[in-house]
This record gives sequence, C-alpha cells and structure tokens, in this order.
Amino acid sequence: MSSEVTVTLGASRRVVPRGTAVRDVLLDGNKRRDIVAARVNGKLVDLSRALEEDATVEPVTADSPEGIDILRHSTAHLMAMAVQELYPGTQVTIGPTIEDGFYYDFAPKAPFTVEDLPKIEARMRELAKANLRVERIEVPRDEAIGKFQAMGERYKVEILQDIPEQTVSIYRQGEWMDLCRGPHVPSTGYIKAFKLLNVAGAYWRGDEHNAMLSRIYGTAFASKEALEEHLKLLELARQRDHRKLGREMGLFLFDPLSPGSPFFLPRGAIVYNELIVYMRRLYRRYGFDEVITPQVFKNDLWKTSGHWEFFRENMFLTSDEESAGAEPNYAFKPMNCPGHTVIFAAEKRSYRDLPLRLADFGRLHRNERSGTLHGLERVRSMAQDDAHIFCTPEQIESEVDLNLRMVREVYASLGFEAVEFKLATMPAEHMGSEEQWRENEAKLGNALSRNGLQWEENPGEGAFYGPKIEIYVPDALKRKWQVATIQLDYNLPERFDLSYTTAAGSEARPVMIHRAILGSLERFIGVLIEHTGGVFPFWLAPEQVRVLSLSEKVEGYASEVAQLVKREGFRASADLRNEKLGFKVREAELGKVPYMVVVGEREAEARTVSLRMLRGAKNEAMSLEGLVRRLKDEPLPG
RNA sequence: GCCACCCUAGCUCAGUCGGUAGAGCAGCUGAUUCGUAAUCAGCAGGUCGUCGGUUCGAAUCCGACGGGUGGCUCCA
Repeated sequence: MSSEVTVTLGASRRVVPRGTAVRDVLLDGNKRRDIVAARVNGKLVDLSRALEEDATVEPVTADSPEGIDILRHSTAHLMAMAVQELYPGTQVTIGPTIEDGFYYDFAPKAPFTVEDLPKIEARMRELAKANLRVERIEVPRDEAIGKFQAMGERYKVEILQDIPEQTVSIYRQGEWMDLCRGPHVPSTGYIKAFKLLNVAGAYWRGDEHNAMLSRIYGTAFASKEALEEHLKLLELARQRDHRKLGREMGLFLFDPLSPGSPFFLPRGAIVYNELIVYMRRLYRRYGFDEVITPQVFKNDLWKTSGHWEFFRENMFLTSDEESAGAEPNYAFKPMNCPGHTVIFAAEKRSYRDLPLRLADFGRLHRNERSGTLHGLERVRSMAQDDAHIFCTPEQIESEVDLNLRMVREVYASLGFEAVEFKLATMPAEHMGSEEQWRENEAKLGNALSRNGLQWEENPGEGAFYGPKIEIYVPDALKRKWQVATIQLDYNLPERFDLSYTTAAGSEARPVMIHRAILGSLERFIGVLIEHTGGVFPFWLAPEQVRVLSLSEKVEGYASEVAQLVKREGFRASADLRNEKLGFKVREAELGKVPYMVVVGEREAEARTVSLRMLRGAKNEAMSLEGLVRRLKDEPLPG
C-alpha cells in the first residue's frame, strides 16, 4: 500500500501523504468559514476526515443545500448541548433537519415552554462563541451502548440497539456528546445565524402509545441576512393564511357551536359553487354521471362496508325511533362509496354498463380528533368532488389514466405547479390479501410512470380497503395537504357482493376506483386562498366587478353600469357611498375585486367608464360595449 | 385525544405590583360631493371564553371545562 494518495480537486490533481485531513487539501491553510464539510468520492464527510485512498474532493459550502443541512444539524446538536446543560436530567432522543430548519426531541423532567427558548438560545450563543471543536469518534456499537447507558440516555440506547452496523460514530463538542452519523461543522463557531422557533409535543417514534416528548423547532442559515429573509418570508406567509384572508374577505367563518365545520358566507359560497360548476363541466366531458345520495344510513351498511370496524371512531352516530334509546342505529356518512354500491346493486349490471362513473358532491361528516382541526384544511364537515368508478379489471388502467389526465388538467388550469404525487401502500390494518395489495400497488405505480409523473412511495399509508395515489399541494407555510386521490378497491365490491354479467354470460366481480380531483372542496379552497393570496381567477372571484361612483351626481349612471354588467351574467355591485374615490379604490383593492369600474361626470356624459384592474396602477377609458367585451373575454377553465 | 401556548368591543391589540376596562379600524349619526389604496366630527359598543376557587377585592393568581394556535397522531 502506497503511503501517498492522489487527490483530485476540481481540475487539479495532487499527491498528499495518506491520512492527510480533507481540510488540509481543501483549505490549504486558508481560514474559510464558508466551507463546512466536504464531499469525498461523492460521500459527505467532516473536514477532519483523513484521506485513506485516492479521492475526488469537493468543498461543501454553508449556502449549498447539503451545507445548510449540515449547519442545521450541527445547530440541533448545539441546542441539545445547551438544553442538557441548562436542564440536567433531560434525555436526548433524535434531532433531524427538516425543510427550512431542524428540531430536537427531548425527554425533559418538565415539558419546555416558549419562555425557555431565549435562555436556551443565549446559552447556544455562548457555546458558539467558545468555538468548541466538533470531534468525530468511531466506537464499537456495544461500547456506545454501554456509554449511553451509563449516561442514562435510554432513548439513545434504544436507537443503538436498532442499528445493524458494528461501528457507530459519536460526535463530541466540549464535554457533550451525541450519537450521530454526521457530518458536522468543524467547530461550534461556524454556527452564527440561528433562531429557535417554537415548542411542541411529539410522541417517541411518532406513536401515541409511546411517551410524549418535548420538541423544540429551530432554524439556521449560512448568514444573518439569509436568516432574516427567511423570518420575513414566514411573516409574509402568515399574511396569506387562509383563515385570516377568509375572515377579511368575508368568505367563511367558524363558530364553537360546530367546531371544525365552516359556515360559508355568501362570498365563500360563490367560490364553492363555482368550483362545483367547473367540475360538472369536466364531468360531461370525461363521462361521469352525478348522483345524489342519503346523508345517514343504518349501521348495517357500515357493517357491510367495513367502516363499522375500521372507521367508527371517525363517524358521527345517530338514531331513529327504532333504537329506542339504546345504541345509535344510524351514522352520518363519512364517505360516499357505500351509498354508491347501493346504486350499483339496484339493477342487474352488464359489462356494457361499465365503466360506470358515479359522481357525488354529497356532504360528508367525519369526527376528526379535536387537535387535528385546522381551518378549512382539516374539517369535520365537507364535500368532495367525489366519484366512484365501477369497472372490469381490464378497464383499471384506462380509468386510472383518465383520472390522472383530469388531475393534470385541473391543477394546470388553476396554476398549481408544486403538485406532488405519492403512492400510498398497504397499511397495518387492512382488508384483503397482501398479494392482491402488491399487485394493485404495482398497477397504480405503473400508471403514474406511464403518465410521465414523478412520484414517491408513501409506505403503509393506503386506505384500509386499497392502495391509493395521493396528490399533494402546499399551503402558505409549505405544509403539504393531500387534495386529489385515486384509490383502487377490490374489497367493497366483495363485501357488497357486486357483480355484472360478462360478454360470455358469466357473472364477474367489478373493481371500484375511488377518486377525487379537488379532494375536499373545503380543503381545496383553503389551499387555493393561500396559493393565490386571495386573488382568485376571474371566474372564481366572488365579486367580479365593482362600479365606483365619484359623487352623488353620477349615482344613476353608476347603477345603470352595474345593472348592465349583471344582466350580462357577471357578479357586480355598485359602491355609491358618499366616500372619496381613493377610499373606494382602497376597499375594492383589499376586497380583491378584479375589475374596478370608475364613473364620474366625464364618463356619465360620454357614456364610458374608466377601468382599473386589481393591482393595476393605470386606468383605461372604454365604452360600455368595450367593458362587456373585456369581461366576456375572461378565460373560463374546462 | 396528547404536549405547549393563547382567549379583553365585530376585527387587530393595550391594560404596570390584584384596586371592578382603553385605543385604532369597523358600526351608527352628522358634515363634506370629492378623479384611482384611508375626509372630518360626534355617538354607541365589553358579565375581560365559561364555571369554580384564593382574596376585603380578580381581566390579572389557581383549577376545571369550552374554543383556538403550533406540533404529535389521524386524514380529503
């Protein structure tokens, strides 16, 4: 074995003694704090890592995606160190980086509160200033177990026991150490721009049967400026919160008398109904038939469907006189599917009837746990643009394709770019055989790939009756919400003993596909508000045109213009109040009315209007016919 | 449901050490008749989320409950 190794650094190549630290070839004596780690033969390593073989070495800077991740992870360690110093007896668990930051879960003697954060932050700053060396130590796994056991860190011991490798790495800074894969920044002085954001409860390993830990969220950036910018962005996102905009724009409200169930006000109901109108147009084109089905069903239906066994916790139960004060004998529907099987089974079906696509905007009620409710994005009362497709096994692929096309059309026309596709696979609690599940998962995965869509697996997240394609879009704070879904189901047809007559005259079992494109209209509207900042496309705007009169003298003309626009089928109003124009413009801007039509004596005289578009600085004079033409030219999707 | 926090006028928020509440906006009334993001003045509006406790006295301290916020979990 040679005592030297060849290092490739960009275009140059050098020979250095074996065991030379990455830092020495990369920094060459320069004090550069922007390089936090290195990539050696493609693997991320510490700057202190010794080169033991020929290698290509690349610097990882703090502002690169990998670099910022390392910086945040090191910040999480710094936080854990500060916490354990300040609160002796607190155990550490895990502290990963997440999008835009990091968190660390602790098992403290008493849960942390936000008041603890400044103190922890202050200690972190001291520790950063001390510029402690961050050292990687590799030890046999069993030795590490003994070490952490001695430290009383039973969560770390549990983690170690699940690690298959015989050697593990520990990172030490000062007296403090933590089990960690690394890499990390060379010393705590690298950590300059960070902030602790909030505290939250979190179960150990995400399982509610386990202990409740105390989680602290924070973030770190390569520079103070980048941190400031991020905090500003968070603030802007809060401005776009659909709950805030919904109240300000008069779209909906919530009342403690029905927690988690929105009241859509006249303006919000317009958005709601226009979305339904849009979907109905698509249904005609894509071949769906709309049905209207009951709100409550006897328990027998839910017992047959499996909801009684798998979904009862989430159902609102109710009774009629037959229950005679005993157990509730009815339940509000949480899903439309069982009701649709009733329609399918009501007639003798033939292969000629398939695919049968039944769409339903029926209201659904789900008793979601109180802590999960979140504005319009998680509600207890909702309607979906729901449909169930009954088809032959051979039709599955073309039906899934049809719905994927529909998903793409809808999200493209509404301007959503960040759409994520996932394939949710068999959950622990499920109906049907594993073999059937795997086969169906493959079918959905193939459909996604066939349609040229990027997708990831979401293991164990399928519905209890089948695997599903889930489509996610983000809200203002980048939280991802599932909107559309396409689910394969062999189980309900089995449970309801559904059948159709084949061409050969035999009886066969249909397959059901559950699907929604917008998903819950409530959630979709919530996400749409945040996506658009409340500035809806023209066709969805609750108020499309507002005529602003300049003075009492033109009241009549202003009303006439508004009437004309209304007769043409647009949602319009006239602001005839005795207010200054600037004030009326301001209110229309805040109300996000796309067309502001200003009329004064000049316009009344010439029978014209002065058009000001929302967020548009200049105004345009035009005839009444010109205005109507402009409105009619506004695009309508579908 | 669990952990932390919050709840004062329709909305956004002040309210010191425990001494029975205050602003801006919105609303109402009046004046102003106005050219592209806030005209002026006056009036009215609150059992301080609810219930209980501590105290001579509670918006303020403690507890329970309700609702909400951020997470966990669940899920469209």
